Amino acid sequence: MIDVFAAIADPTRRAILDELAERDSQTLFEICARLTTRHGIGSSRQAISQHLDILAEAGLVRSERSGRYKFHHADFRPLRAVVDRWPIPEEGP
Amino acid sequence: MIDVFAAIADPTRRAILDELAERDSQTLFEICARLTTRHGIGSSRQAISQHLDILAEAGLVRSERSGRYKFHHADFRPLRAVVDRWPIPEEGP
DNA sequence: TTGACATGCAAGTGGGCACTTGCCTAATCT
DNA sequence: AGATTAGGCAAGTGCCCACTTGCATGTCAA
Repeated sequence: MIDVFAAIADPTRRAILDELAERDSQTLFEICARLTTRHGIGSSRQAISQHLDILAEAGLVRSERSGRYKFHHADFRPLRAVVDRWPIPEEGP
Repeated sequence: MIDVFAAIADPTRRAILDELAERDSQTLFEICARLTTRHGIGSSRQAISQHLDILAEAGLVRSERSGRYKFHHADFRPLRAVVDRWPIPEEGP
């Protein structure tokens, strides 16, 4: 099982989460395309696939196969491990 | 400037933040000792010092010199970058 | 059934990061 | 002053991780 903290340490993986937060349930190819056009990330399909595996191991992404497509969803609940660990001050001056 | 996400990716650095959250304003030697005895971390003084540098670059730790001592404080405000980035669900089933 | 499409698997490579090693500076104590 | 204590600097090492490369599997349309 992979660490949630380690999972969000990589900029590309954060961009994947950004993308899935904005538009849930995308395929690998969609994610690749939108990462390229909207986030300026030119990683290969295999690289993104490996990032999705890591995010899945951390519980941040879940996937379901449908025919030859595989749709990926983001699940941000594991991030509570980050929020609940330290006393983060409220917004203020 | 170092990434907040990368700063909290390392288990030893998270333990340092844990320790400073429990007892603020410690010196390097105190941190080393308490990491060893209470967190089971046997890293050297130099290693901890380098970790403190990284935490400082991320804005998570600030330090003030006083004579031959240097006291370190934790500042968890940069963690809002993590909290505010994605919609983290509330506690619940 | 053949070709195109979406994805999976696995070995190999390069660079960065955590850690060590060794020596040095500065402040306090006797 | 000399010894001790707290910390700093910098080069070197080993390992992990992101990424690539090449091929294999499975699905759908014509």
